[in-house]
Amino acid sequence: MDVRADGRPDGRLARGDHTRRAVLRRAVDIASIDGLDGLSIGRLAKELEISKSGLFAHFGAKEELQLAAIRAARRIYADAVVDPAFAVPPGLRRVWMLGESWLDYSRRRVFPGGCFFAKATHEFGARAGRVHDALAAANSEWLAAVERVIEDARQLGELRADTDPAQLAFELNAFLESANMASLLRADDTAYAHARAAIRARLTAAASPGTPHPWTD
Amino acid sequence: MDVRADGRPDGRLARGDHTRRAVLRRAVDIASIDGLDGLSIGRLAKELEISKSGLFAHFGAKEELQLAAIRAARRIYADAVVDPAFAVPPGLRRVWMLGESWLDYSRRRVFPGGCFFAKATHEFGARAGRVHDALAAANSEWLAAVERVIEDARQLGELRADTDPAQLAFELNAFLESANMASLLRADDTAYAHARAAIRARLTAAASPGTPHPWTD
DNA sequence: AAACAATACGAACGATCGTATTATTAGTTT
DNA sequence: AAACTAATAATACGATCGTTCGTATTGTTT
Repeated sequence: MDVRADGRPDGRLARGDHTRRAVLRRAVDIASIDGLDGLSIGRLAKELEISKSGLFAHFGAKEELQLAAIRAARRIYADAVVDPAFAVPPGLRRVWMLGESWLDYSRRRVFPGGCFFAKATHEFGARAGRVHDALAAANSEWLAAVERVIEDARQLGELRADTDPAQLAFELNAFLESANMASLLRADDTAYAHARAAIRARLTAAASPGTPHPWTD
Repeated sequence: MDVRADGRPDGRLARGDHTRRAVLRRAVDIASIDGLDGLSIGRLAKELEISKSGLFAHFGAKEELQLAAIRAARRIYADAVVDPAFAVPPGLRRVWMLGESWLDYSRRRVFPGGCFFAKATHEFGARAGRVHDALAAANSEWLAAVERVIEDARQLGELRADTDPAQLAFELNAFLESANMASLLRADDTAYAHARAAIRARLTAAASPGTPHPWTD
């Protein structure tokens, strides 16, 4: 964990934390476009107009910078995707909201290169090491959260009792990631429309009879 | 196109084509793990035990090597995924077979790093340039093929008349790619099982009443 | 004000990157 | 066998990579 991520007791940030934050905010943006490898220390320092060695000293190794960037991206992701869904009461509405906030997170380009994790996960998916493991853990954490939200809805009787949360989570996640990638390749919004339609149809099939639909269109 | 890809009139390969093929076969394997950028000319030459300059002369620029690798990967992909499906008569069976051969292509690790295109597409999705465009074209070509196979099945009456081929193609493709990525992150086969189940359920819903199911389990 | 730790910097390291130039080898054609 | 062409190699270039080191600057504490 980032020991000093919350600054000092008086609330202000130590000098080092300020730059560290600025570095990581820029780092995740760059990495979302050029990957965690394409993210070079020299380039990062030049864009931030600080010295390469000074920047490097904050992390001690490139791999540490990459791991810190993943943690920083996780926080941004939680804010943009998970929190809005948990602001809505549990049940089918929250399941639907999770998809909506995710699509919005991708479309709004919270990271300029689309979903940071879709990018980094593909980059390190076939490579062993700590970065791979951190990304695998983040992915498991995300999927578990989706499953949990689905299971809650099932317990509330809003999803059919025979719903398989892991199966449904896999499918919803597939629609989201696929829309993200398609939107990067082609400039139109049809992929987002496809994802929305797919989620709506799938949730309609999985919803218990009589459960009101959260979508308005 | 690769002008000399089929060798000379007598069928044998010219000397240069032989090495060019060996280079590209190795290049796509490396790129499927480390990406088209991680694919470096020096490393490639060392692994193949040829000179860096000799290898470089075949392509003239790294970007040309990357574009040639994409074309080479396209051929391998067509052989492994598309051809087996077209060996089966059109209709629902061919739609199903397309998914089966794709999952097999991913699971068999035709490329050691999983699907070459999933990897490369994420790598260049947010970058402009010829590599991005080539990958976008390959992706469009693939999705168009899937849509075509779906439309054929619809015309044959095996899929419901109100089936939207583009929508269904999006969903099936999402399941496939998502399974590929999940299998890279975690070592088990549950993602493939999820994808199969998702495809089966989706095709069951889309099939015209009375159409026999292609799957045997 | 003195002492101390945290932070940032400049310069340099060896390695590797993509690329260019020049030479040598091998294969084909005459 | 000689001449010619295509393919491969040898060498080197400037740029950039991640990293290390010594030093200066800054902020906090005494």
